[in-house]
Amino acid sequence: MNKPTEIQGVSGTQLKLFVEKIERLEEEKSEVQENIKDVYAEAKSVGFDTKVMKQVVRLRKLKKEEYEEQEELLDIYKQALGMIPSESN
Amino acid sequence: MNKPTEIQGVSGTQLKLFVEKIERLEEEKSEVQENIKDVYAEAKSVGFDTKVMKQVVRLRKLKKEEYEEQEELLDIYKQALGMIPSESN
Amino acid sequence: MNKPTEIQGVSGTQLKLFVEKIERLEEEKSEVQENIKDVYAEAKSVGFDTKVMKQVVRLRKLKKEEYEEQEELLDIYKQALGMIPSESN
Amino acid sequence: MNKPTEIQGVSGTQLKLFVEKIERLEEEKSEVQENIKDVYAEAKSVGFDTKVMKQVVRLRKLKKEEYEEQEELLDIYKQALGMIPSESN
DNA sequence: CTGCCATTTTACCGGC
DNA sequence: GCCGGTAAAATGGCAG
Repeated sequence: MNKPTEIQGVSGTQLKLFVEKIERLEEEKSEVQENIKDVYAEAKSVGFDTKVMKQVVRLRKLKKEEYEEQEELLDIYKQALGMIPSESN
Repeated sequence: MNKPTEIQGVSGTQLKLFVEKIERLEEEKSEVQENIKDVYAEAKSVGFDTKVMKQVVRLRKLKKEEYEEQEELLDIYKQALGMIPSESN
Repeated sequence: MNKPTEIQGVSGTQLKLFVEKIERLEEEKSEVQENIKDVYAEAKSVGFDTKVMKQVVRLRKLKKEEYEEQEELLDIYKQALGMIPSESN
Repeated sequence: MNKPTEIQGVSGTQLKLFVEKIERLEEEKSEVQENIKDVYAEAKSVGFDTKVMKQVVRLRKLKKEEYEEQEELLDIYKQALGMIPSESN
């Protein structure tokens, strides 16, 4: 048999499933990335400066993260104060 | 009015739409990325070596790309030799 | 003294040596890059299509890389299967 | 003969020579690049911050270019004033 | 926490 | 001279 599905305790079949699933997900990711590119292209075509836009997006992301950190901290405080149940419950 | 929609010929409204669309797409992308991570984690949990898996995925991608480039190159050759019409025709 | 050689525990002299060495290497690199450009220019002058040539070069590189990755992957498999000692031994 | 050296007026032999020369040059370039990497690595190993170093290198390059532009301009003025002969002579 | 790898950004080069 | 695409550099994220 030249298509062994198990060698040294490694299931080729199972490995194949994992790899193919990953590849499908990476395909999806590429498509989304393409979409992002398209949006920038469209914005550019109506006169926006994509470089600046990218900076804007980055800044907003940073701010959002900051905000979320604060929210998270707030949750921790609330939990510590018994105002809300802890996640593990 | 503190929400001008046009400054220096730049439409804030339009820009906002673009930026928000990009942000939604990047959100999607992050989710897909998370899914990929999860698959690797699951594979690892049943005994696969993540490093090897990543290399397998990379290699397969490389092969696919090479194949596609071959095709592309072939087209260029054909065009160069006048065997097929160029794209602009 | 206006040429301190150590500030905040950082040796200016040593840093200078590193930076200058890097600059010399980057100079070399630029020269090689120039040479590459010249070869393309010469090829073009005798009728070759630069774009096609670049794709040929890229494809050949891709193949070489793929081959090398294959080898590398094979080693990893061998190691995983205990057929050869790991690098750290 | 399955190794034609000329198709549609394209000399395969000549093309091969060009491509191989380019590949040799790119090989050289890679080696130089490796050397640069090594220098950064060494600098890092003795405590320098490579990120900052890269910025330093970039700045110095900019300054050098600025300087050369000025020199060039100076030459143009000199030529205009008949102080030195023009390049085309 | 460090090194490695992928992604992203920047710079370059050729074509129009 | 500008724009598009391609290659290099820099940054950021992930695993170990």
